[in-house]
Amino acid sequence: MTGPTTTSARRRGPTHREQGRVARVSLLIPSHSLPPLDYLVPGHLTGEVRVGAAVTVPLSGYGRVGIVVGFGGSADGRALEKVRTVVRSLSLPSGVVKLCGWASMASAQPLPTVLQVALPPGTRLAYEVIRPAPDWPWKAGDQVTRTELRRTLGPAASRTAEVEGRISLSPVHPERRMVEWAVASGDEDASPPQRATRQRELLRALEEHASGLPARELLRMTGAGRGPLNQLVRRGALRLTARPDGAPISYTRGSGVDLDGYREGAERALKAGGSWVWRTSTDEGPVVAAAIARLAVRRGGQILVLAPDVGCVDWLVRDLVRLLPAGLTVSPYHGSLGRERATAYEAARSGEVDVLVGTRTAALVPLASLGAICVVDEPNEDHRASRDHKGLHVHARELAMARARIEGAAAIFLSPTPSLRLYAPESGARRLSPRLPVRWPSIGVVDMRGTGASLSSSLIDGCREMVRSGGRVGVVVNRRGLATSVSCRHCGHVVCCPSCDRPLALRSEPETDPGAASNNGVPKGALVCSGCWRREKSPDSCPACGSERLRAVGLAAEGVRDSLAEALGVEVGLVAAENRESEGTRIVVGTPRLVLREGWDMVAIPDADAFFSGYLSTEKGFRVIYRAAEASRERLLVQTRSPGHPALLAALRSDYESFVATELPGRQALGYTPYGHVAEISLTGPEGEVRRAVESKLRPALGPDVKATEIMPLPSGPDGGRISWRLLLRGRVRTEVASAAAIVARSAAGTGGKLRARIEMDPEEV
DNA sequence: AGCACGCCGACT
DNA sequence: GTCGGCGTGCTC
Repeated sequence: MTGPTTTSARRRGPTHREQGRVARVSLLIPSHSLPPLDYLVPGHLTGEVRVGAAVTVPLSGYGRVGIVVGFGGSADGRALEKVRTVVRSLSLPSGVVKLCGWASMASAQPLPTVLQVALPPGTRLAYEVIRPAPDWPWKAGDQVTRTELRRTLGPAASRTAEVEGRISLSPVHPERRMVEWAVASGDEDASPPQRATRQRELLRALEEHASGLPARELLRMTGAGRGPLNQLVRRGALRLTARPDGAPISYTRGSGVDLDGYREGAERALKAGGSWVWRTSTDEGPVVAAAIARLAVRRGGQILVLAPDVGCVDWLVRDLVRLLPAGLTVSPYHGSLGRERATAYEAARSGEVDVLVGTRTAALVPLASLGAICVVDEPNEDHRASRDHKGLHVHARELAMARARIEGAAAIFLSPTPSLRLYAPESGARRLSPRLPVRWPSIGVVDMRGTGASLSSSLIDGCREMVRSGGRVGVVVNRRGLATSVSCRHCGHVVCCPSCDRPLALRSEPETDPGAASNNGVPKGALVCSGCWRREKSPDSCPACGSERLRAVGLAAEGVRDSLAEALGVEVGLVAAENRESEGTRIVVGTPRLVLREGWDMVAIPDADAFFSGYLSTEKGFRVIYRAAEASRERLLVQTRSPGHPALLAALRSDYESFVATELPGRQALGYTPYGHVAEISLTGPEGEVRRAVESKLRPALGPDVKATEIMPLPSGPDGGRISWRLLLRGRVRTEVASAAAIVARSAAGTGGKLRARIEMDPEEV
């Protein structure tokens, strides 16, 4: 980012101040190549221009908006342009700017991109007409878009108009229709006399809604007029407030009694500040978050609760409203909030909201007085994943740690099985005493070595027993579709993807009968490559030896569902990403993320090994098995061909510590986070451009402590057909790895779209 | 020689 | 994002 400029500005002392300060401005232009630029601060703005101030400045003659990220700047004596205006509504606290700077470095994303995420959502820029020229079609106060202005006046006249101060770049905030809300004050003394029936009706209607009701809605419900309402206001029994239409803010309505069990831990973390890992069970997550929230608010701060996805955010909001003592405000914050998001942002910034619950974007929202950050389900990779290109490529864990450090708050990470990168002592996160339940299901391990079958009699009998006694069974499978591969019974050949050579998985064709078998036992369906998503027609005979004795092998959701339904003679439900059928049945098969969302009497895992092999890490496998045990009330049954696998056994014993003890040394040896950092660079474009970016720009710039792999061609990217390439950078120091990765990103940005680069810092699996 | 067009770096 | 410089290649 920018250098340590505040000190140098101070050193220059009063002489420099007399000349006017130099502000370093990061311009909000989606460009990789533009570093922060220096501008003179005119005397009348010195008071307002601080780090975080949003300013308008000229660039190539045109006005642009930028954020002040520092002071001082280059001393090369060039004539600097002046800061034109300060835009208060877009200004950020300096702490948030620091955080954005850190996030930009850590993710190798351009600073303006990150700053954009921290700015009020939904704001658009327009020119406000200040002093119109006589021949202009606009009057003073009008809002004119940049394109409209250029179309009418032409580029030269537009620039002159801006320089002369006839127009000024200013943000247009999304329209917020205000609606009148009635909220009961809860003041007993203010209750109306017995005979004032209308007033009493109004209050009774409000009792059900602690967070209040729109006044119009209240009057409609009760049939009362404006008179009784005003009477109540005069008495002080209720107050009327203007709230933005569709405000997402809720008022809590619990008692807080359930939260005392977690007080001690929360107190310890909040008093000391810094980062804390707290091993608490998944189900208790909301209660722990609530306990931390209550304490943070008591200590006069706000709390930020970060959840991995939108569904989880909404669910947490509901729980917090139910659990927290009445009188606190809770608001969600995430991308799919639409217009309400701007409202939540303002409420958080002004301090109106006590608890802001959101996805990782919320980690950059300015808060009036941040006391604590609570990250729920810390190891979940959805805390980072951003399929969309414009999202933040930083895990919420990292943002929370950085923000807590910058703002002097406490960051608390919840999970029964924290990520190794966080739990490693070197991460700097301290540990609170685990609060895990004693309940653990009885464990059954079926050794599948030497068996051809995919479902053991133990598993089938177990399911049958459970169903007979009225219980429900969740069956957890790694893959969707009918089977993980198709092989030849005669020669053993496995049908593989022609472009990337990975085994092709069998999916049921939507148009054919799912699970329908052809005469010779080969299931009908489409073959799909798990690596490059290529689709192939299912062959009638073995591509290697021509035999027609093909069979589907490997456990996948639909295949397991069909086999179980047949073996048990009952309907079996299916929950996979896109595909949900009869979810309410006694037995449901699906992927862990969907099946393990709820509790079951028994959980069965027909192929536990699948979670430890392939592209899935030991860590993920451990977590799936552990979560499966958490989710089963009575019994957990796993089938495996490696019954001695240490991580599997540790998970089944609920022994997180021994899992950590065996895994950390390897992690350290390989230099994975927190012992080192990796940048995964994916490039899409012609080979020449890739080589130019990597060999002539990146490699010469590499320091001695960052190592780059060769460029590996990827079979074919997800963006159909175009050739992708990949390389990894490794080093001990994060900034060194990230800035090397940023060289490639900038280089790709300079090719005008010929080369596209995607940087992933410290991906979970490489 | 004169001009259109596209690439590339500067802009503070 | 916007501009202008410069090189390439085509035309008068």
